[in-house]
Formats: sequence, structure tokens, C-alpha cells
Amino acid sequence: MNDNAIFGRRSEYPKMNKLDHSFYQNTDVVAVARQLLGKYLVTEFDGLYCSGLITEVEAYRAPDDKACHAYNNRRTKRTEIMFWPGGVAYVYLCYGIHHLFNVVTGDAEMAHAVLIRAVQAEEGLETMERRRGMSARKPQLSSGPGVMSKAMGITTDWTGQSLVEDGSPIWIEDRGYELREQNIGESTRIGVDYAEECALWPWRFFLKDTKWVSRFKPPKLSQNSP
DNA sequence: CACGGGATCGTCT
DNA sequence: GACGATCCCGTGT
Repeated sequence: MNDNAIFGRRSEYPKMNKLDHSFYQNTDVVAVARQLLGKYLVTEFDGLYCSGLITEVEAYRAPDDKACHAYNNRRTKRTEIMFWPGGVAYVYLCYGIHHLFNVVTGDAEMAHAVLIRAVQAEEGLETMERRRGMSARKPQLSSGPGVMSKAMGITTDWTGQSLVEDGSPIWIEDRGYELREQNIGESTRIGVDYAEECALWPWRFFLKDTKWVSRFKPPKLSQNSP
């Protein structure tokens, strides 16, 4: 996918450059979230290969972010993964139905993660169509964190899975395209109204000029909204 | 297009 | 026992 409306020039990176520990262990999770836009999410397991351009993300950061599952460094069996060193998947079940895929970032004991909310399907379209039961031409195929995971075949079985080790079923690649800053939009995060003042933090990032993003819903605060 | 409700279950209180 | 970092479908305009 080399769309000049989204990408600037191609950089000198070799193609298919799998992101490694040094990328994920950046301690600035908001910066990592931005950097993940324009990269490619890839899954390959059971002989099925799929990829998509990452078009929408959100950053979550313990201990100060009330929207983060590990707010105040709360450790539970589920959130323990977020305290691991960056470069593993954190996948959890939402509303009993949807499997939401996050990338754990930062050093060990830093419970930071980036929620991948949407991708533009690129390869393995027939596989994604079968998983979703719809045409791969429609952005609803993979625009939204629940449906993105479904299209890519990601489930909670993969929580704790490394994204960097050889042979991992899921990883992220830099294919050498450089985003223009002007093509990155930002907003508050979706569905975190309970997070009080943190619900107003502009930690959702997305590619402008593409239909492959979820519909934005502004936060509805019960009170104390500046 | 806006809104509202139901689905469905692991997790934490 | 309550509640989601959501989605889809139905209704009404």
C-alpha cells in the first residue's frame, strides 16, 4: 500500500523490517503509539498469512492513567502481562465477546501498552473475509479493536505471546514508508468515560484521509468537565 | 444519521 | 454480582 495521500517518500529501510525489542522498550508509550501508525501488523499461524496497515491506536499508561487496566500499578492475573518488558501481546476479553489486542511497551515493571484499534487490510484478504463473514473491501472488516482482532485471528489465547522472537505467530513490520506528520490525527480515547480527567487526554492517534478507522465518540463526563 | 438496547463471559469486588 | 478500552441491529427522523 503506497498511497501518496498518506505516505511521504519511501525511506532507506530494508523492506519487511520486523520491529525488535529496542522499538518496544521505548519508555514513552505515547511516542510509541504514534510510531506504530503506518507500520504493518502481521499474523501467520495454521498456514494462514494476513497483514494490515495500522491506522488507529490508543496509548495506555500506568500508574497515572485512570483508563489503564494497571492504573495505580494494580497487579492482577490479567494485568500482570503489562508489567513484562515491552514486545509482548496483551489480549483481553471485552464485553464477553471481543478480543482486544495491545502491544506491551517500556521496561519491565512499566505497565504501558498500545491498543491497536484498526488496520487497513492488505494481504490475506480471503482469510479475513472468511473470519468476518463480509467483504474485505468494506472498512468495517477491521476498523474497530474487536473486529480488527477477529479479522486477524487474534484471541486471548495469545496474551503474553512475544512479538519479536523467531517464529512468533504475530509481529509488526516497518515496510519503509514514512508518514507525514500532517496526516496524523489525534483525539481523546474511545469508551473510557469512567476515567475522569484522564478521559480527556488526547491519546488516540489515527491516519487522516482514510475510511479505515473506527467512528469517534466524544467522552461524556458525568461532571467536572473543563 | 442518531440513538438505544442486547449479546455474553472473564475478571475483580 | 456488576461491569466493561465493543459491535450490530432495530427504530425513528
